[in-house]
Amino acid sequence: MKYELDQAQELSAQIAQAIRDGIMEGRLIVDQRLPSESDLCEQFQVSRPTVREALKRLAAQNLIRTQRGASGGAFVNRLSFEDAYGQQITTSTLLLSMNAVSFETACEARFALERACVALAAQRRTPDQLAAMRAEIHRQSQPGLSDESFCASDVAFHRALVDAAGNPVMSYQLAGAVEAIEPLMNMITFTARKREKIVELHTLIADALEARDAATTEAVLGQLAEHTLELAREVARMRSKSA
Amino acid sequence: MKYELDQAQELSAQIAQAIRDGIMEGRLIVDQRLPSESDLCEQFQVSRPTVREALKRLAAQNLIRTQRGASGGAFVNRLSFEDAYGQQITTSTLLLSMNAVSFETACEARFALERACVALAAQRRTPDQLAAMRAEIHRQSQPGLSDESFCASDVAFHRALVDAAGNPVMSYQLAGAVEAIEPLMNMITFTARKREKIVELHTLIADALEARDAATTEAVLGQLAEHTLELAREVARMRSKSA
DNA sequence: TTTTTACAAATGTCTGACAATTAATTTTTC
DNA sequence: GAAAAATTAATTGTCAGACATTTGTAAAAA
Repeated sequence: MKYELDQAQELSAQIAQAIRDGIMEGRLIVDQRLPSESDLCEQFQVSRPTVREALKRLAAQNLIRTQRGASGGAFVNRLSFEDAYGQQITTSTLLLSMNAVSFETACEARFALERACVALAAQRRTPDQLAAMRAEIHRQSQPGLSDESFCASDVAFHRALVDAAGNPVMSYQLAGAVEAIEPLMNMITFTARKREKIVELHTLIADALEARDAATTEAVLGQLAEHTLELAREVARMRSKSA
Repeated sequence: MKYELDQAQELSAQIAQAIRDGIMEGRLIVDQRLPSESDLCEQFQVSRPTVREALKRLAAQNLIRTQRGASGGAFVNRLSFEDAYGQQITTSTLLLSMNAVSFETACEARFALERACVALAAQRRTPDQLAAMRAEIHRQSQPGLSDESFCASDVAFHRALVDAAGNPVMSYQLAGAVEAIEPLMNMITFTARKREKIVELHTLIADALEARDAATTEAVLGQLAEHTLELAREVARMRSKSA
């Protein structure tokens, strides 16, 4: 392998990119061992700290893992769905908070995407997934629950709904949409009355899924979206009044 | 700020996590300057290379940017939609290729999510977006086009469809679903006849969107999904026969 | 044969230095 | 006095070399 490095970027970034390309193009395959750090130093004609900075960049993206010891080194990592979920959620959350994305926009995206799961979920939902949804519904109807816990349970309910579609790629794609909205939801205060309504709609969704009734599920989900937006508008009104 | 570091993980990973938490919890805000590397060395009681490895991890996630010079340093970066797209596509592509996700699963996810955009796209599509779609359709009907270019244009068409929903969060969430399937699509050979069919369906979609007809768009998208899956099945049959 | 020890290879970390870049400051020049 | 040029200081980027730590392997001892 021959490498040509440009002077424009930092060396560590270029080295990381060269290795990343190797992984994405399939020249480096899962569990393959990269050359040792000293070998990489020679190949790229740089010092060890520079090579290490490059490797740390890749480690941050879960593209490689390192092992110490005699037969250690850096290995191409199989990107697990679990790892990908985490990255997805981190990125989505920051994207929303740093770009001042409105609650309406985030909420619209979330419910639109969630609705895409409903048809599949109605076909494929397992008893376990239904049980998970009912468990969250039960939690949500506990009286002493804090707003934060209520939101967390809400997210868990919707995660279960998404998972019920039985398509891991969709679960991954939607992880961000569903989870990243939690910080925004946390700004809403849920009165007992509002919670009651949400729990009622959640119950209807679970019932419709149990009956494998996609149309009803979709309709109720639409109501839930409307209700959630209404809550947000109320908060906005309160804010503008007090200001 | 007081930091407690555990001995279990690498120091650079722990330091990166501590700073990442600060960003995600809002203690460090966009464009804020982090302490200089030497200051961080003192705060965390580690050497400069270790601090630098931590910073490179964060740079790999676009969470910080660094600037050399007198008033330089590391700054909290505003995660742009552009950056987030890139990360999303990288992660999705690797996730699919490394976990041997079947074409059926990826395709199902893609079309289901895309269908979620249709209602909004029918309302909001702009003339520019329609023009972009028609331009890709025109490219796809060129006779000399390679399979790779055809696939790339197909992806561009679907990106335009997603963008037509006018919701940047959805565009971001779907970037992975739409783009990551390209390597899988590249395994399919498109005969002239098959291309004709695809171009025909794309045209119907563009027409329906122009007419703001969500129902028709959705129906045609369903046909396109079915047609794409049929192509994949054909390839699978050929493979098993020749093997 | 089993256990222990020693060794070797690799990553993790540290120290100290120098290079390159950039903003601010000072000096020079007109 | 104002503008241009040179200097300085701060900061990141890179390098060299060393030692610590971990871990697999091989040799030695029981």
